[in-house]
Amino acid sequence: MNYNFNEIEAKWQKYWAENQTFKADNDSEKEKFYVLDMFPYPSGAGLHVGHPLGYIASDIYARYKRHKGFNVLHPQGYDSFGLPAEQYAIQTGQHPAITTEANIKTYRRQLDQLGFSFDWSREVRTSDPSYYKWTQWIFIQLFNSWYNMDTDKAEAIDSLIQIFEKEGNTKVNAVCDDDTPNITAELWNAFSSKEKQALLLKYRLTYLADTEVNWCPALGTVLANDEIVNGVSERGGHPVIRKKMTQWSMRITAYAQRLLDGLDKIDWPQPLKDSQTNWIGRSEGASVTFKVLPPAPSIGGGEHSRLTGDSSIIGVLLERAKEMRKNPTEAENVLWQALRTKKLDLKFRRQHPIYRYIVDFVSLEKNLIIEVDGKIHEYQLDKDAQRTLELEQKKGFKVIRFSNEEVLNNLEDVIRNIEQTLHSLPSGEGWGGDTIEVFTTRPDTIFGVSFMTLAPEHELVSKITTPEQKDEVEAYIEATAKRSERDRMADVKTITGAFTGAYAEHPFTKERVPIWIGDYVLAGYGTGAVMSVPCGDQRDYDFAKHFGIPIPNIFEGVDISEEAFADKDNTVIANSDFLNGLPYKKAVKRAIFELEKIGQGKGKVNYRLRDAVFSRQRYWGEPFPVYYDADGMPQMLDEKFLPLELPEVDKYLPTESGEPPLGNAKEWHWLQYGDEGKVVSEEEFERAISDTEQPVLSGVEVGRSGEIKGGALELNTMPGWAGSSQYFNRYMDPHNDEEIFSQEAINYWQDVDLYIGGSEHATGHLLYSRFWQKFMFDKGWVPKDEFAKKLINQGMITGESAFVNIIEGRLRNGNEDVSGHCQIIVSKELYESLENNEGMLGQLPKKLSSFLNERLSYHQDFNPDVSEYDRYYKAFKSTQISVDFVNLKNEFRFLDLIDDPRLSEIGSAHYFDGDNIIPNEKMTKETLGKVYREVEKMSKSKYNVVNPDAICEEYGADSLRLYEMFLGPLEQSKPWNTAGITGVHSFLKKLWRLYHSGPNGEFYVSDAPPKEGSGEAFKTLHKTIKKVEEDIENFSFNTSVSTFMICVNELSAQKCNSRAILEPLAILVSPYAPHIAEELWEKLGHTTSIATASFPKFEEKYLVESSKEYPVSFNGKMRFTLELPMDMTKEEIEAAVMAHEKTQQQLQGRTPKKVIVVPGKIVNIVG
RNA sequence: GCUCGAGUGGCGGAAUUGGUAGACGCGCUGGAUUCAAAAUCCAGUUCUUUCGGGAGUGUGGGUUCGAUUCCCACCUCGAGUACCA
Repeated sequence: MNYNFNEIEAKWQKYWAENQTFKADNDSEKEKFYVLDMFPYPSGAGLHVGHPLGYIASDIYARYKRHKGFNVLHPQGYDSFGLPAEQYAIQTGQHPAITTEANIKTYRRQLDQLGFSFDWSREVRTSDPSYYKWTQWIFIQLFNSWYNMDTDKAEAIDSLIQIFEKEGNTKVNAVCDDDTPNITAELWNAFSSKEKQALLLKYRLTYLADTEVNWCPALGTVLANDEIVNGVSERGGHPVIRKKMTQWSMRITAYAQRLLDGLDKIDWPQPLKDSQTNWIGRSEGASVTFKVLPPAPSIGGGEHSRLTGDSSIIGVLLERAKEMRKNPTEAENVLWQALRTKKLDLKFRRQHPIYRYIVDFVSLEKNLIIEVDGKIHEYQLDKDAQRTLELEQKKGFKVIRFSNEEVLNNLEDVIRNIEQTLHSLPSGEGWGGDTIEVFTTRPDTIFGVSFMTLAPEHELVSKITTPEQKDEVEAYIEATAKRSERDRMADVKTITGAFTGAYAEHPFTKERVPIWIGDYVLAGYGTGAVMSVPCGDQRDYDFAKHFGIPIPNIFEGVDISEEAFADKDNTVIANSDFLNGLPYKKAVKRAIFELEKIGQGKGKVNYRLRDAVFSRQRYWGEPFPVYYDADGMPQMLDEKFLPLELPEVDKYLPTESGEPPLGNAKEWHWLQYGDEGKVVSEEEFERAISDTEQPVLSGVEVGRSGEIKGGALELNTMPGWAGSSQYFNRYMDPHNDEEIFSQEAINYWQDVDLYIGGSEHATGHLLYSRFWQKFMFDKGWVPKDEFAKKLINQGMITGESAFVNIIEGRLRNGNEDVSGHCQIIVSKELYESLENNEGMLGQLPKKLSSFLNERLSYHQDFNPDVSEYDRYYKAFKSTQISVDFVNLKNEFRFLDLIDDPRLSEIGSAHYFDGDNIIPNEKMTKETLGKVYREVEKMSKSKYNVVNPDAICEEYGADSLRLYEMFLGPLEQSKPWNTAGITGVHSFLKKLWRLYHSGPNGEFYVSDAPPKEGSGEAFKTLHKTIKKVEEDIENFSFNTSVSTFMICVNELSAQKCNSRAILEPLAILVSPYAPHIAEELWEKLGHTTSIATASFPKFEEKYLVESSKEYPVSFNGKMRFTLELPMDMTKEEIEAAVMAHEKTQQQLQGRTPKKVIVVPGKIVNIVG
């Protein structure tokens, strides 16, 4: 009976599906084991042979663990939201859901045909509303949480509100936005609901914020950095500008330290951990505050030289301010007199321009603004709130408001209130000017500071720039704004910058330090400002050299005339007052101590990690469960209304006004009465809120008892990583509609034991998932704060692209250069032996040159306009020839290529086989040419994709599985070579034959034990058990395939047909080649699946040897072997070896200096 | 530039705590079988050689009785990252 793999594989795939063989039970006495593959995106191209590599490995492990008696969870599903389906929708109008569904079908068919032991009853899809319901739910939980640094975990936002109500926000140790103002409890309690919401957004773990993005107006979308080339969009070449957009962000930075610390607890590949460490980018140092010196009186001068107003409209503002000062309201006048006389020890200015506004009263020293609101303000509460928000958030002022009545009737209370507020503001030791905060990892070099550099975007730049420097600075800012971030990064060498004209004061020496701007300082890192120490930092050094800034040396015995000295280990500080003579570490400590003493700095840890932008201007993603209320503040939908389903749209492009695609939805407003809520059109929403009649919702009349809520729904959708950041937990209880997962399920399965996937997810999915897991852990919903104990990155399988080399005859006349329509395919060797890739025909081998000469002259005869042209040749490499045209011997049929428009020229070329030229017109269908291979990434665009379907058809899934493992170590990248699969395929045939030793190849096993004298069979078996078990535990799957081959080769040689050997062997093979194993298992008489048969037990006794073939080495080189009994002593072995004739022959009469004998291992003779 | 990883036959790769380098497979060569082909089986296959042997794991050095394995320096390739103060 032949090994009919197609039949066998179809049979068992059907059996597994019908019997739900791999369905995992949430309630089991067995120990759990969770094996997971990284969530696949079902792409339209389907699988190529590189994709299943990780799935095969994880499947082998999962099957092995089942044999070992574990309850194995091995689920699979689809990360089915994503860009390709949306791009396709934009091009064709086909709904992404339809594309996705079709792709999943192909994907599933391909997975099924490989015989994976997935529990498909647990399948999830991120684009399925019943799944993204829980993605939205987590978003809401994050929104309702803040990070308490004292307890070092996320807590409910309610607890923060309670703190605010009691003591304001000055004492709470929370992670929040940098520009969060200080407030007192009184102020908090006096806040409008909108102001409260605005403040809370600065604390929530997911929040709305203005983020700078690359906006392409022509395409109507935000572009990622790698979609921009030379400042224009990669596609279409449209201009791109830096733009602030309001986006949802995730406060992952709150978890920076824990994400770093957690890496020590998990068994993940070191390179992956390294890139996460690098990405988080922790650096220890100090934050130092520099005071900005007021401009010298000779320059500028006067009250308004400090431009607190927006410079572009300052003229208008000053005009209006004068006007208003002349006509104060009564309340303003009263308060002004009070402020002047009440001795608050503070200078106030009245009707002063700040930013785009004129404020009633301001203390520039304390950054406090006092506003007195007249009647008119009651009608413009919104605008006032906006103004307060801008002044507080963007400009760092504290704003307090009083009504006219309060001032006129209750002046004492108002003054007390002002006093209290002043008290809560940072003192600044009476310093009235601006300060620049910098972060440095080298506080020990503080005496080497000779200038400061701000990022051009730094908000202080416009404020401190002197009128003299204004033009230069503005020109510079404009120039840098035009360059994309990527350009700035790519062009590191060009040194650019501008002097602001302003000076800061050195905290210790009190000397003037000039303030520059330069784009080598990144706005996004640290504070966007640095203290520049040219002697200790190469970038500062280059900048100083370029602009002629002094470079003071503060290192003992170091020459800095050529370059900066950045070595920490050999540092001894000099010329630095109290730091003189100290080494690096001590100097750092001392510097921080001194800075703290004068209140101008403290030790600080800084992270490179940024909060993650969570909004995408896309259609095919999870909608945010968010609407915007009348105040424009975001509100979460109540959990009971989830999922908020993705609306239908007519087109998937941004709207004409530049809104994301969801802006096209006709119904995308939230309307809620009490417990009833619904997505409605804007018109219906407007009608409902203005309608005083009995409301009707969902066709049912509802009472007006509930409050009316709602507003426009969020138009952005969530990014690709949203759906994949908790899917591994959802698999534990995937159909639960009440909770994201039950506590029983999560407490049984706990975490992923083995996670396999590509390394491209190192800083995306794998970092965000860890973040969400820690959040879930903080909230007590999951028992582990790391979701995957062990992770393996499978290597890439590269493709072997096929090329030919071509010599083309050409005709040239001056600048004119035309094809001679004559190409010859030649071997790579010949191509490489050519001295030039272009030249006179005479430089070619005779046969080629005369052939080309003949053809070209023929061509010229028929084309008189080129008859006078010179003949020459060009030699080049072809584009990739689709590997589908190439057979296993690297041959292709010329005439096959003619129909492929991309390759038709090669199809009609001539062929030089090394001896003779075969002219194209003499070729038959069978004429073959040879290609050569080059390893490249396997991809459609390189025409080197090998489809697993064809392999399964020809060799079977078991062969494919074995071969993918056999190629090499799992983690390494390795080239695919289809020719090699015959090796594992014939192994399977040999294995099959081992069980079919009956007449005419009938199935036959003997129940008798292996023949006497051939304990060999047991030895072979147990050797194999031992090795295979070790290999699987070590994820060394390639070596166990070799072991199987050796085992079957040995058993075949022994003509073994004993059940005692062949039955355990079937189980050993089963994780790797499950179909053939099931078939043999059934033939052995079993009625249940082999899947849970217990793994054979290794017994040492079969491996005990009585003798050893000793390698005998001379000076470490093995010269011959000698078989000796195992029980010999060292001395006996030495005697036996020395007595051997070959030993004497090697020594040639010399006496050995030393003889090393390691019993059971080796003998080495020295001398 | 920095970080990490890797260099072994014609090719993929093996060698588990330092102990017979090249397992296993592909390819290639020769043979058997066949009318022939496919398939299958057998033998050989690191290089070199005066057929005794000698050399050999990117290069150079070191530790050791013994190094693909450990240490130092360098070269090459790959991956990630990039003005991070």
